[in-house]
Amino acid sequence: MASPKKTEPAAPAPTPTGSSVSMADLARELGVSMTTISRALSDHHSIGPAMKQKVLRLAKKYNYQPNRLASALRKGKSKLLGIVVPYIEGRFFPSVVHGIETAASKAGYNVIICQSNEDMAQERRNLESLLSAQVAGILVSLARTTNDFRHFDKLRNRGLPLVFFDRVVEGDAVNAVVLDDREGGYLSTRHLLQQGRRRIAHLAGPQHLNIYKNRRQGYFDALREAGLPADESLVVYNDMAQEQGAEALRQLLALPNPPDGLFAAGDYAALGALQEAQRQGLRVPEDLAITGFSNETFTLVARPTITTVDQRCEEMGQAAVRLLLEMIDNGGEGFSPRQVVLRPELVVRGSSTPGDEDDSHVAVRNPADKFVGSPVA
Amino acid sequence: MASPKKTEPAAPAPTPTGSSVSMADLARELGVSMTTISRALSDHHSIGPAMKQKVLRLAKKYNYQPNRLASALRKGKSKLLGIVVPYIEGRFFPSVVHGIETAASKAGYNVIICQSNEDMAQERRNLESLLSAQVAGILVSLARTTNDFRHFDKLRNRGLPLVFFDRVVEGDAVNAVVLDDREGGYLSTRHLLQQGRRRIAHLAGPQHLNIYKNRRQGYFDALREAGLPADESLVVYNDMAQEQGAEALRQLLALPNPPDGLFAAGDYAALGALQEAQRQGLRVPEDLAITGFSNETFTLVARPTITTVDQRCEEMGQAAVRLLLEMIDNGGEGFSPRQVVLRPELVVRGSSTPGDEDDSHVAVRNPADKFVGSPVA
DNA sequence: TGACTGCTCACAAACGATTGTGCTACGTGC
DNA sequence: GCACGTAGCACAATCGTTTGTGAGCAGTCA
Repeated sequence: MASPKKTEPAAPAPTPTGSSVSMADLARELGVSMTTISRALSDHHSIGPAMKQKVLRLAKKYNYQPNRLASALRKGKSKLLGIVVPYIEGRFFPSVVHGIETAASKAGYNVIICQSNEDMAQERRNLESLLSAQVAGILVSLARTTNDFRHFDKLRNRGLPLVFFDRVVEGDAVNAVVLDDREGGYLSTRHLLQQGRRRIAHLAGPQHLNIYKNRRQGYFDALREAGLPADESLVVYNDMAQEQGAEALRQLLALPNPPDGLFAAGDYAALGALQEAQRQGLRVPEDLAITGFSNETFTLVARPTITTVDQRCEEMGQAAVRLLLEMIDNGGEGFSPRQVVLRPELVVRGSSTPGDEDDSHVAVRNPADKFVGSPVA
Repeated sequence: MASPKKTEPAAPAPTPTGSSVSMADLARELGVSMTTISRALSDHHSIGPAMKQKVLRLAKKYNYQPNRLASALRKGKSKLLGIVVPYIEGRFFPSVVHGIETAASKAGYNVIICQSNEDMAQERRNLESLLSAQVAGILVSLARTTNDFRHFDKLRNRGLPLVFFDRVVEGDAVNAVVLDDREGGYLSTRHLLQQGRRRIAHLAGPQHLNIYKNRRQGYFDALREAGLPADESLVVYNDMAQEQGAEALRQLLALPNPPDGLFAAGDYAALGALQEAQRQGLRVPEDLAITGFSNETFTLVARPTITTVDQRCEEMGQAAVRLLLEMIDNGGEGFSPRQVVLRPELVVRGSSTPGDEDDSHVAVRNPADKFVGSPVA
């Protein structure tokens, strides 16, 4: 095999199209040890400026990319964050994930995303999978069916930073970022009161979920503040689907003294109620003012447009990442649990304010629009 | 230090609340080598059934979780897939990601998600980041501004499996999963023809994007098939935002011979056109039949509901993962590039069919509804 | 008895990066 | 001339897992 002619001295193997170059390759090329390479790249003080220059130049030349697996294995800390959400659809979770990924990326982290499908067993498996992947921290929004929290204790025993968002474990022993749902319910109801409504009904979601419980609480708070009685006959409980909103409104309209305002704890239910009201010949908002919750895209398409509460999805993601990174940087110890509460924003539209009925020109925001006009070849 | 009393023989260290247990811990406990543990866990033939049982039992007892970093480092193949999308918002990308994560999870893979923000430089950085994380394969939907594809060649040189979806590199040298946009445009236009429309206009998107070019092609194909001339004065080009849809319709209605049908290559533009038509006193669909593209959630909320084309988001994600896993399992070599083309589905609604005008009861699908009624404590 | 097969398992070298420790050479102060 | 500090670098162990090689032993067949 070996050519008799003394050409090509075994070729220093610049790996032209080969796979990735490692620190060992650089070390060989420069005739120094891997220690030097590693320390030069991480700007260690024990490496002289001249050597650092040479190493950096060579690394650039070969387009060296550190193997983060190896680094993480050695250091015991990876540059990976885990997310567990019930699902990646609709408006809320994708937006939060968007915020999370953006913030994490800025800090040099990649995110692994998992869906629990609202199933506790799957949620548990997700956590194990993330543990196995050696993530540096985990962000969780609870599955609807989760009623046992031991799998999270296990994480804490391992000292793994953990932050809940939106759907959180109750109590102040955990790190959490939530929307002030009570405030959202309060703002929404107070707005209806300010519009002169006096019989305000409420479409409430499942009360075992903190978000719906708090929205209901805000509703009652606003009524009490206005000196109005809490009338349970004006509160309908269901699962907040569109058709259930319509059904609920039929119930309410059958009352001897039907409401003139309605705060629905979700936009889908609000939409159903709106459509049912119109079917029954009621004018919205004149005869019945309606508000929803979540600022779904379609609230701008319905006629009238629907007053709703914005949940600050992206801010929630960012805040969650900030909190998680703090824990990671603090080494996990000596960090007392913290809860971040975001203020919701009431978005007033046509379904609750007669004056604003000319909503025919409102623009529905398409995520892609942010980029139109971008330079393209 | 050593206690004189012979109590506690150095304690076999069952790591009660300690961090994670490793194979070495199991090996020590059982008095065998790590080789045996490793092979027992991976069901290697060289380990006897009795030993396998013992190892598995102990692993379960200590809740052993393999360190996938170490495994991947050694094997050179991780259980990670990378996704690069322009952004995680709106309806399309989250749904595709949903499909991807579901399929990947089923195959034992976790996914790392990255956003390019429609920026080629960011897209390049995303790829390097994923390379650095040693993913086993990458799924990409191109950024709008990407006009240079060398960063993808680099991946191929490293032998890293790569699959494009939706926004793909043209040509048959790559693996790709796309919707048959031409077919979508064809079906949509043919549907309008079947409704008796003869002057059908088209709102077309940026023609440098394959998806819009193909939808336009389908439009022309249907017209030709019906023996109608291709009239460029009936085609308006813009960026497909809602307001641009309205503006485009104003142009078309100002024509000496305005259209009686309109195929918009996007739902946002279709919505804008619909609203503009109604502002101008036209009846939809009687005076002007309209169809959109993408099956956005709000197409069910608009009145009339909007006929549109469903893009099979989840199927696209699943198909992309299937293709990628095939490449990974095949070792990368001897795998000839393949393109998967998904058939779009025309969803006929009120904006194009006078008969179906009673759309006041259509239910808007809330992702969360899949889970209502789930068992809850 | 010897060769052979099959089974069960251990040894030790990887994978690629990090890091505590130690070595050399040089300069300085006295 | 000696002790000492410092700059610049190498050695080698280490993270947790995988895997080629081979050792020990029992059973089979000739």
